[in-house]
Amino acid sequence: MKIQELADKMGLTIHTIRFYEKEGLLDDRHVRRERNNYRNYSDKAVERLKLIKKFQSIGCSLAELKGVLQDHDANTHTNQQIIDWIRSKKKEIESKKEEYDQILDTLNKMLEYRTLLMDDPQKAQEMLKAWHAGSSD
Amino acid sequence: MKIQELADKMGLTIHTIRFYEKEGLLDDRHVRRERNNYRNYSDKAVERLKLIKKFQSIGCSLAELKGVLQDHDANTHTNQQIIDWIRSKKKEIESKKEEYDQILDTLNKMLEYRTLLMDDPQKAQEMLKAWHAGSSD
DNA sequence: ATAAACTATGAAGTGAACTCTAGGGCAAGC
DNA sequence: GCTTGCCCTAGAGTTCACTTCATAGTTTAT
Repeated sequence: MKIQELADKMGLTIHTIRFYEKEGLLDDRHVRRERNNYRNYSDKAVERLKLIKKFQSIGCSLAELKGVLQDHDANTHTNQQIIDWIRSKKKEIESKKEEYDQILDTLNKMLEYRTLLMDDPQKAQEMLKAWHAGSSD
Repeated sequence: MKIQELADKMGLTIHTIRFYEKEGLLDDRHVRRERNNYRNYSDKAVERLKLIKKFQSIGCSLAELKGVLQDHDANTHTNQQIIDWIRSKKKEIESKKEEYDQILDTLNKMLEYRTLLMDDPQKAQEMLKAWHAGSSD
């Protein structure tokens, strides 16, 4: 499979694929060279890129991913270590979600205030005062 | 108030504050110069930085923020426009949250599989097969 | 008086994950 | 055999939000 074909199949650009290779996320199980020096990708490349996408989607940086994949290839870790890793990753994501919840809280308050401002400016004023008094804002 | 004092008060570095000024987020209501060319910050600077932090915390880039603050200063927008903006911002954040939910789903499945692998490798194998059959993975 | 601690400037550096460019080599159709 | 359209490389550019640096002037403490 040539690079553009793989790119289309995976929804990536050819630049990204070459970039991943340069970063050491693909090796000769995934890419070989033809006589003309064109890259020729195996089906394992597709699997690899899917794996990369999956790990990326669970919030891994490419650097972290590189470690994970190397260990994955080398079968370095015990099941318990993997479980621990998943748990810590979960915590990471959960705290990010909490951040977003706080953002939503703020936006909701803003919305409430603005909506009230259209219906009952008086009450909106009161709300603003209560807000200023109550929080660190 | 000199720059270090403001920085301490706001939990920012002096570099960041100067950077914000350079980016046009502060103007002469917030900073003036003394005879020695040192910056002198008013209380409005504190308010401004709080506002910046708030908007940043609701997921605004500095560029977006700049627009928001300029409009805020100029009183450009109607209440309805602001409400619309908040609504679109909410959607943005909500979709980010959904992404994280999907990530958590994946992590939970991974965890389930790995846990099962310790207790009952047979069943774990079945689970893996079911997974491969059922989803696009 | 001198050193330490603060202030100023403009410019360059950081890191992540691409993205694009220049300058060239192959391949397939007409 | 010429054009079009892939492919190659090395390296520079992009975005964001800072951060660091080099250099220099000012204020404060001893």
